[in-house]
Amino acid sequence: MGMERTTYHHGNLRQALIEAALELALARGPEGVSVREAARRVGVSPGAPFRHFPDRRALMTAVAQEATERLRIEVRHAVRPADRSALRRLAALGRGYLRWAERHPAHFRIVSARDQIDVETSPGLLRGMLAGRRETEDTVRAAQAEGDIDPAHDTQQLALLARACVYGLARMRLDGHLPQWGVAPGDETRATEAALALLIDLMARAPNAPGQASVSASRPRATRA
Amino acid sequence: MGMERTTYHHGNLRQALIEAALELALARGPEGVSVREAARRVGVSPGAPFRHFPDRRALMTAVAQEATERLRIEVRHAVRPADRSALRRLAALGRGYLRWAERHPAHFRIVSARDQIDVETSPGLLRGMLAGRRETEDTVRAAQAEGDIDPAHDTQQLALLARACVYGLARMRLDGHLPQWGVAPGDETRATEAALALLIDLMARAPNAPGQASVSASRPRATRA
DNA sequence: ACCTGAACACCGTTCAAGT
DNA sequence: ACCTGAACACCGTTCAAGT
Repeated sequence: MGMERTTYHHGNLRQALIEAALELALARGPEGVSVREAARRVGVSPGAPFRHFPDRRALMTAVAQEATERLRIEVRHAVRPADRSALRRLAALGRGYLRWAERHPAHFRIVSARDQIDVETSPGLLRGMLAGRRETEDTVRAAQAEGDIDPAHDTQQLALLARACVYGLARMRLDGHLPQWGVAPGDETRATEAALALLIDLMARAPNAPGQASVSASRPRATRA
Repeated sequence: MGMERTTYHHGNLRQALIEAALELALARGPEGVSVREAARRVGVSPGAPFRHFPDRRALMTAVAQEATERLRIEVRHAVRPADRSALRRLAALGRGYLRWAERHPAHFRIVSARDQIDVETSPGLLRGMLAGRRETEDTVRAAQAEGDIDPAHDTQQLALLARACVYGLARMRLDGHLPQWGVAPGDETRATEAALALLIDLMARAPNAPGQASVSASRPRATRA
């Protein structure tokens, strides 16, 4: 009887709604989330959520922010073991992203569902996304400094290219494009990671100024699959 | 009085509905399309569309097929002027795709809206997508044969990588990710095409077996932006 | 054969009224 | 301050009945 959760209904509806929505997104995809159903699951009337979120988009945006935070944590874990060279960290960064998208498709989808969320209105979301970019760019720059990537290339452009590849691979997998690109069922993880390794490999080859013997020594064996 | 369009209502509802839905998608995005509204615009009762499409997804899939056909036409146009070398054709292919996505965001979104369409049930859609893959792979293979891309790399993997980059760039632009990646407003076209050019440039560098002097001669000046 | 129009079970959102 | 519950204007989908 001594339950302390119930100011009026049960403390903070806001967080409960975010969690309910996240569960719904997990079960039926982002567009399967309905405010009414989230309210129902949390035991509250259909109008109640609108006291905490101006509209459905705001709820979805809050869910996306939570998902982004979990992404950052998971990707950071993937990178740690491979910090011998910046180029390898870059590869690990990409693999971490791919694996997160694979393991949490609902989170990935909601984070990239431009039509369901409002990135601009969420400082937390923006911060998380900028952190991802900063980490990528810093790693690319370090790899250039270490001589593994041609310093003549623009760092920002390399980072954008890397992200586009990884994001594209993750989306192609999720959007079911891979079968049409010759990837056998069950082979998606290997194929997408091989494509990423190929990109890293291409980035590592042929610096503009020849004579950097250290490059091939630290070049990862990327296309071993 | 002598109008010949009206077997019962006006000939073929099916095509009229597809066009109405396409217009709706253009105006309010794929998920802004409602079967009822399409029926209304075409002057027919809410239940009528279900005589031609089993459900909303089927209508959206038909719209996606129409959009894919237009994509193929537009991309083919982009390629023709640049057929001097296979590597340049590959770049043109990518640019054509990017430009199509830029000019017809609604078409691009509906074609890649896995949650709104059913690719497997549409032979026409599947055919269009496979044609896109075949063209990419053939061009990569030709570039390898011409010595512009290292023949040691797997053709399918190169093609997948190229598509992932281009698809990823197009989606990042549409999903509003570019501002967070250091791309100034108005600079999206230049930035995405530069990233694509960078990829082509990376692909063109450093064949495994050295001593192919012809390579640098036919290598496009990719990163001139 | 093809369409109507009413019906059903849902939505998001608003707003008076309650506590 | 926060929630209820009825209301409004929408959905997708079904199905008898019409032509």
